[in-house]
Amino acid sequence: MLIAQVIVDVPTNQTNHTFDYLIPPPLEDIVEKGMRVSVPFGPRKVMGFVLDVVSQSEWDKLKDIDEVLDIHPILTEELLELGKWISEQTTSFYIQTFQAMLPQVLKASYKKEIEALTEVDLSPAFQQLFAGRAVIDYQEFIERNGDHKQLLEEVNQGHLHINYIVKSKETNKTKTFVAPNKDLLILEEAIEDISARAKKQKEIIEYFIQYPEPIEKQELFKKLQTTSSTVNQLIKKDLLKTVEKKVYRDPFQAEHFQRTEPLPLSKQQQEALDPIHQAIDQAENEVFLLHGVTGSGKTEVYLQAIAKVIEQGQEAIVLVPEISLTPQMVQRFKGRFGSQVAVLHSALSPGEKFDEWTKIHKKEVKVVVGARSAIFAPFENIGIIIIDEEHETSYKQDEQPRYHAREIAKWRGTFHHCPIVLGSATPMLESYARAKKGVYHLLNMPDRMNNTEMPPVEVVDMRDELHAGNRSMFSRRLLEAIQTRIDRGEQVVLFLNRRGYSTFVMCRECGEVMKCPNCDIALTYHKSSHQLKCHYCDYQVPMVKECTSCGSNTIRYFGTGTQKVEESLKEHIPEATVIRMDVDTTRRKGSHKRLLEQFGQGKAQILLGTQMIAKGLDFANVTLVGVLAIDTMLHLPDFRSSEKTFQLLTQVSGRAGRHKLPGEVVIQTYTPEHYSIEYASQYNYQQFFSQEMEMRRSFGYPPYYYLTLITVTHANAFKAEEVTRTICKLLFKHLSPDARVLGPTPSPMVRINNRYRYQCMVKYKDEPNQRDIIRKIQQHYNEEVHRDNLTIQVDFEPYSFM
DNA sequence: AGCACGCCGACT
DNA sequence: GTCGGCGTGCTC
Repeated sequence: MLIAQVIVDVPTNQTNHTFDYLIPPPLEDIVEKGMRVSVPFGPRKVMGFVLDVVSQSEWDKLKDIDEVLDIHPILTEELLELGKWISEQTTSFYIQTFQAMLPQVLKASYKKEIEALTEVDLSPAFQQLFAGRAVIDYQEFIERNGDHKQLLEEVNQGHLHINYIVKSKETNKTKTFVAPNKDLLILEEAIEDISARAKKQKEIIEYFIQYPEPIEKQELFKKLQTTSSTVNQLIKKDLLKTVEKKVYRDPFQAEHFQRTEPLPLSKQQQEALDPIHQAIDQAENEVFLLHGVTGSGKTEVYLQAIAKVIEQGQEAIVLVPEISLTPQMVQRFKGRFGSQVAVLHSALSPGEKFDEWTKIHKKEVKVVVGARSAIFAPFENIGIIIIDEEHETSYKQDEQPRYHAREIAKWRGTFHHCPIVLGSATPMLESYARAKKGVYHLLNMPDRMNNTEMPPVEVVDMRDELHAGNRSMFSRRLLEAIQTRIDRGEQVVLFLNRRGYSTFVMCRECGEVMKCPNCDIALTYHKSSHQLKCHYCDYQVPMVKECTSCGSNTIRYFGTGTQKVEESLKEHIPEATVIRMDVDTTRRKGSHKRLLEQFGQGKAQILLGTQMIAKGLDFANVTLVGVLAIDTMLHLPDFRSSEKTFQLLTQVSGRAGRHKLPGEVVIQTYTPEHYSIEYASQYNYQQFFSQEMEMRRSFGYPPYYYLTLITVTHANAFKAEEVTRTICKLLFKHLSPDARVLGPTPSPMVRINNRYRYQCMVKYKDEPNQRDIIRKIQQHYNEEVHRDNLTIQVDFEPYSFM
C-alpha cells in the first residue's frame, strides 16, 4: 500500500509537518508528488499538498486520502524542494510558502453541508428546515438559528450527516460554440425542408455546409447578421448544436502587438550581452549585475539574451517591479516574442492570472514577464532569470513568507545551471558591493543610447524661496520652466511622493493635529471626498470644521498632496491640462493604462503623480521633470532613506529628454547640501556609493552587517514591550558575542489598528544558529500567540522598518 | 484553524 | 442534579 506525505492547509506551529495518508487503490496510479488532495483531518476535511509518496509509515492507524484535486501535479519537484528551503529560511509554515507559489484561485475553499439520511425519523424542526430537500448548506442552518445540540443528536442517531467539502476555487472560462449536429448531406437535405420564408435559417445552414467547424456564437451572429432566436430554431430542429469550449481569458485581447526585430546593438550593449550569451551557452550559474544608466538600452540586452535562451529550447523568467509593469514594458516583450509570453501582475483579475499561470504550467509559453511572485513560474528548463530594477524594494514580500525574489532567483539559478541578470541604473548597495568583490559579474553600460546626455539637473533651495517671500509649493524657477514648456508645446512630468490633498491637518490655535484613533498617525485630507483618511487602516471621517480639542475653527492644512498640487497648478498655469496619477486615480482597472495613453497622445501637458510615474515611462515630448518635495523621503526612519532618495531622483530624472528634444530636471528641496541629492543631480553613482558605504560601515548596517527585525504586537503596550524585552534577552544570551541585539524599541509606528508595536533588531555577520534560536523563541510563545492575540513577526534582511 | 473533550458555576 | 461557559489539546 502506498502512503502519501501531506502538508495540510492549517497554518500553525503544531501542524507544520507532513501527515501520512493511505492512497486507496483507485487513486494509486493517480496521486503524485506536488498534487493537491483533500484529506480527512480530525472530524473535518482539509486541502493538502502531497510532498512525497512512500511505502512505509511510522503510524499505524492511517486514514485514506479523500479526493485528488489536480489531474497533474501543480508543484514540480523543484518547487517542492524550494518551498521547504524558503519555509526554513523565513521561519514560515510550509503551507504558507506553497500557497504563495500559486495563483490565488488555487487556494481551497471549504464548505459544510447537512444531509438528511431519513425523512420520517427527523424531528419536526429539522423537517421544516429541510422542507423536502435532501441537503442544505450548513450556512443556512446557522442563519436560521439552528440548534447545534439538536443537530449533534440527530447526527448521533444517524438521521443526519455532515458533509465537509473541499473544492479548488479555480474556474475555467468557457465560450459557447455552435456546430453542425448532423452529417453535411443531411444538412443539405434539410435546407429543402426549411420554409421558404426562413431565409436566415437557410443562410446559416449553408454557412455550416461550407465551414463545418464549430464557430463561436457571437462571431456567427456577427458574420451572418443574425441573432440567437434564429440559431435556436435550428438547434431545436437538431440540425445544429452548441458546444462549450474552454478559452483563456486574454487580458491583452484588444491589443495588437507590433512585431519587432532585434535592434542593432551599440558597442556597450554588445559587450554586456557577450558574457551573458556565453553563460547561457555553457549553462553557467553566474550572477550578472548589469549597471546601465536610464536609457542605456538594458531591455534590448534582456530581449536578445532571452532570444538565445528560446533558441536553445529553454525558458526565461523576467521580473519587473509591479509599479513599472507598464503597457510599454509588456508591449516590448509581446512585440518581440508574441504569444510565447505570459504576463503576470496584480492588475489582472484572479481568473486572468490563473489563465496566464496555466499557460506556463502547460508549457505553452517560453517567457514569463511578471512581478515578484512570477519567480515561482513552474518552468522546468529555465535558461535565464532576469530581474529588472533589481534595487526595487517590492521584490521583498512583506508578509509571510518574507522572501526576496533575488534570493529565490539565485536558488533556482543554481538548480537549473543558468545565469541570473540583475539590472539597474542604481543598484542596491549590497549588490554593487558584491559585484565589486567579484561575487557578481559586473557589466557596465554608462552611456545612453543615441549618445543623448542625461538631462542637466538644477537643485532649487526652497529655503531661499521662502526668504524671498514665495510661500507656494512651486519655486519661481520651476514655474518658469513649466511655463516655457507649455508655450513650446512640450510636456512636463511632475513628481510628488504624497497622495491626497495635504499630509496633515492642524489646529492653529492649540496645535492639535487630527490623528487616527486607531493608529497614532496623522490623518490625510482628501479633498475630492472631503474626508480625512488614515493610510494605515481603513479609518475615515468627514473633514472636521472645528478643532476636536479646543473647538476653534482655525483648522489649517499642512504639507502637500497630489490633489493640492493639481489645484495649485491650475491657478498658476490655467491653460495647462493636468493628468493626475496616484492610487486614487488609478484604482479602477485599466485606468493606469488609459491615463498614460492620454498623456502619450498629448491630451495633457502635465503629468503629475506619485511613485508610479517614476519608472519606465518613455515619452518623446517630455522635456521637463520637476520633483516637488523630496525631503519627506529623505527623513524616513530607515537606514536606506538616502539610498532610496538617490535612486528615486535618478529614476525620475531619466524620464526627461529621452529622444531628440533636450531635457531638464528641477529638484526642489530644503536640504540641497545632502549628499544623495547632490550626487543624484550629478548622476554620480560611484561617489554616492562610496559615501553611503562609509555611512553603512560606521553605523553597522548592510552590507557590512546582516539584519533581522523582530516586531512584537499586542493590544497592550506594556505586554508588547515586555515580550520584546524578553526576546532581546534570549537572543543576546544565545547568539554569539559578535552579534548586536538592539531593543526593545517602539516601532516607528507605535500603534496601528489599536495594536502596539515594539521591535528588536539583530545586527550580525555570521550566526548559523540564529534561525534555530528564533524558532525556539516562537515555540516558547506559541501558546500566548494562540491564546492572547500576541503576534511575533520575524523579518530576515528587512526592507521596511515600520 | 476547527472541533471535541472536560472541568467549573448558575439554574429548572 | 444538569446545562452550558470556555480553556486545553489534537488532528496521520
